[in-house]
Amino acid sequence: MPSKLAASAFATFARRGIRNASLDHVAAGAGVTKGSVYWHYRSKRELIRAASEHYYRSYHERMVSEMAGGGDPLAMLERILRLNVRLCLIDRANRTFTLEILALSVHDKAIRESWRAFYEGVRAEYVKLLLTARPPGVENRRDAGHVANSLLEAFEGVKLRALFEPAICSDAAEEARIVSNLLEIAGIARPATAAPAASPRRRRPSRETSAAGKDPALSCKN
Amino acid sequence: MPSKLAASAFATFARRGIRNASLDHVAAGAGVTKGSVYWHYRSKRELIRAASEHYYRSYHERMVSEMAGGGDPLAMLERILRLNVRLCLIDRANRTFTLEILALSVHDKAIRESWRAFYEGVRAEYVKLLLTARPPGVENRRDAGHVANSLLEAFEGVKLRALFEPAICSDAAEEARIVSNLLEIAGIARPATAAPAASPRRRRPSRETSAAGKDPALSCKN
Amino acid sequence: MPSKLAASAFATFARRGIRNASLDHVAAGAGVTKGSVYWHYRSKRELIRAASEHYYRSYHERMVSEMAGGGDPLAMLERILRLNVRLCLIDRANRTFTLEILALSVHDKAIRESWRAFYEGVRAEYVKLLLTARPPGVENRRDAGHVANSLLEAFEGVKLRALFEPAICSDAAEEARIVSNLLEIAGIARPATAAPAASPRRRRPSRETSAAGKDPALSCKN
Amino acid sequence: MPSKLAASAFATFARRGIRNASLDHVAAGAGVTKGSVYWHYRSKRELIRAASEHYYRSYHERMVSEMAGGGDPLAMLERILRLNVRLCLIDRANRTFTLEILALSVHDKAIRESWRAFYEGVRAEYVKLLLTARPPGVENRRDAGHVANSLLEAFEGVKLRALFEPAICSDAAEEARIVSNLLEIAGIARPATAAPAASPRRRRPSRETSAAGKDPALSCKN
DNA sequence: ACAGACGGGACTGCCCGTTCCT
DNA sequence: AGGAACGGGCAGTCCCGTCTGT
Repeated sequence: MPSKLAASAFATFARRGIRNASLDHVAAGAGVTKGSVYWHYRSKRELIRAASEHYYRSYHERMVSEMAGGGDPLAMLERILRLNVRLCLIDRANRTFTLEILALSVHDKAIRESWRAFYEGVRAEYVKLLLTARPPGVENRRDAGHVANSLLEAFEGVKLRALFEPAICSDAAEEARIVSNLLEIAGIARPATAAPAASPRRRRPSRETSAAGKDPALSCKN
Repeated sequence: MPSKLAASAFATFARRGIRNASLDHVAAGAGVTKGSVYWHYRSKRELIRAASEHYYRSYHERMVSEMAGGGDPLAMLERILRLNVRLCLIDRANRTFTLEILALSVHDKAIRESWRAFYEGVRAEYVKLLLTARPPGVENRRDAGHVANSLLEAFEGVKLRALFEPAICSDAAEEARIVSNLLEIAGIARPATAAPAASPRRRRPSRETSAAGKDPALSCKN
Repeated sequence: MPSKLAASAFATFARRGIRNASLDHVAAGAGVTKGSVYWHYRSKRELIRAASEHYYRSYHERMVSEMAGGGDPLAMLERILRLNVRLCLIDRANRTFTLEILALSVHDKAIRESWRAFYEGVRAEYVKLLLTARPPGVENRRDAGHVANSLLEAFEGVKLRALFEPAICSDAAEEARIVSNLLEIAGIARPATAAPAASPRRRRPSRETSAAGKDPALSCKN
Repeated sequence: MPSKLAASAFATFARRGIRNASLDHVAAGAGVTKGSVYWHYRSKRELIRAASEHYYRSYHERMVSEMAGGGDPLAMLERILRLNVRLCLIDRANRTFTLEILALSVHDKAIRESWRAFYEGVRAEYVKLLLTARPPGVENRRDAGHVANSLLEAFEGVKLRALFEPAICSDAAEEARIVSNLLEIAGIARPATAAPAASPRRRRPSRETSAAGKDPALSCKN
């Protein structure tokens, strides 16, 4: 039942906003009443923690199962990035929940620390993947660290824009563009599927790119 | 007096968090009482709008005065970026206020629309500057739009990391690194002081990049 | 409005019982909501105090107006006793409220002290009246004190029996009997109206009394 | 074990107050947990009944053993009154428990009926004793009924004053005074130890009374 | 016969936005 | 403009009663 409550807490917080969601809402979502919530959790803060851990858990489960797929390290890196885009950006519940959590973190040390640890873990995972895949430009742990940071930051940037341009995170085409952009950040050029132009993260709009459309893969992956 | 209230609202919201700050706090900050607040504003929502506009206003004032400085377009672009880093990232009040506003935007259409317009304005400004400066890689309005997007997103990425690593936004050295990173994104290579690798947004340290140092504009695009 | 709340508190506590009455009930009784209650009173405890003071106040008002009637001291003493019977015993709300308050007093020092002071005041009033009226047997302040104690105690005794035999406190005939009994305690023989026998406080059913009905004032004073 | 629970219920209710005492407290007092309580009793109400019956039982046991003492009917009456003073007034647990029960009775019919029956039984006992002892003034069942009522009421009066003047019920001297007072009510003059004036229940210190010292039964009523 | 986790309901205390009166 | 008052809503708490397991 605690897990059911955590799930309800996450869903309710994501749908209504953490501050707008009362414990009665959360309890109702789990089919119980507030009295029961307080048997399992001491305060709303603990419920937020539980919702966060629910998020961590579901995130890691998906990650683990995705990594179990095996295959070429570069391909796996791509798959992982795609999965992250789906989980953290396309999935509206996750996207809004994490954004709200970040705002709460500003004034709440415990939440901040918890999420810092989570992000640290994700970053470590990225570093490991990068060191295995060794895309061009990642030659040592340090390079990998920088790239991982860049990837994490890129996700936040998309979150911002998704706020104001919901279309960005709403369909498969957009998903492809975002992934493609991240791949570029990771230093992986995707051979053929290059998205034509609309990239919101168009890095290196270099001369070659514009000058010669010959290599579409380079021309603009976003 | 309304302006004093708006200033107090901004400061109070930034310090205590918007939801934690009561109208009594805001009123006290302006040296008046809550009754007066309601003489000027109809609701807390309007006060949040006023605080936002206070932020917009102070932002634009600084921008205008910076741009009055004149000089080489590229230099001005750099100065503007540096100013933005100071205003939006180094300044803790601004940083936390905007982060909280973004979280509020998720569930509040009016706030969202207001800030969307603000960001749109900032983006337009960047586009104009980029079209004037014409750094390598920015050849038309479309390129400029992409780069402007990238710049805006980069700011949000730093906000995230600043939450967990406050050091990032706290001293001059860090400021320099962030600016340097943004310059790279904008396609402007800074001649000498460029930090070789420490960039948190170092994208694609690719072979070509390092191989052909000839075109500094290409060598590091971010 | 505070006075309206105090009145509602008293009425609600009397009707539903102090512990069964929620602040919502009290607030509704005054036509406001709980939030307003807490503007005027800090806690339920304070509301209980306010209800008590409402009781004190209404009691004293009635007493003062009764004493303004003037007249023969003995007659006034009788009138006062009759009034007290009406207020404290016949009036069901007052009777149940005070009984519940006494029970609360056991575990709540503040309430106990407040009511102790009230009873002390009432007792002082009785002493004064007795010293003025000087019924037979009250020759000094000390006598008066004892009689006053006896009167106060007699009231409580009736409260007990009223619990189990509501009829005792429900009609005029009973009122007469109770008053008559109190008068006897006070040492005042009522000349003619003597109720035949049914006195619940029949004290000293002495030989003379029963043997010789000659002095009806003594034989049964209530 | 039920009896242990009833004893714990009584003790806990007396110490903490019935409403403040939770079933967990009662259970802990009996060295068990709430689960056990509910195996023996269906509700808190039943537990209150059980505590009441515990009180009735212990009361009757003491009464029976006291009456087994035999002796002069008048002496026995005096012993019984003294015992009642000890049990119902001097014993703080009993005093507070009964007072609280009376308050509960106001709004709870079942409890009220149960205690009414108890008081009825006690009253019947008094009547029987009075008819056997035949103190002056008690010549028939009706006289005895009145005196019994007076005695019961007198106990409640002392309970009130004990609330505010705990000393009244705390030492042997006070006990003697209360008993002496009750004896007077019962029409029994105590030969020598009579306290001259300090009686808190000095009834009818009337002229006749003092004038005719001939009947010592009248001379000192406490 | 007992232990204790659990569920459910109700209520206090509080906070804050809002309104009204001055 | 100011400040008293109001109204709603919610967190946290408490405690009764049940249910499962032993």
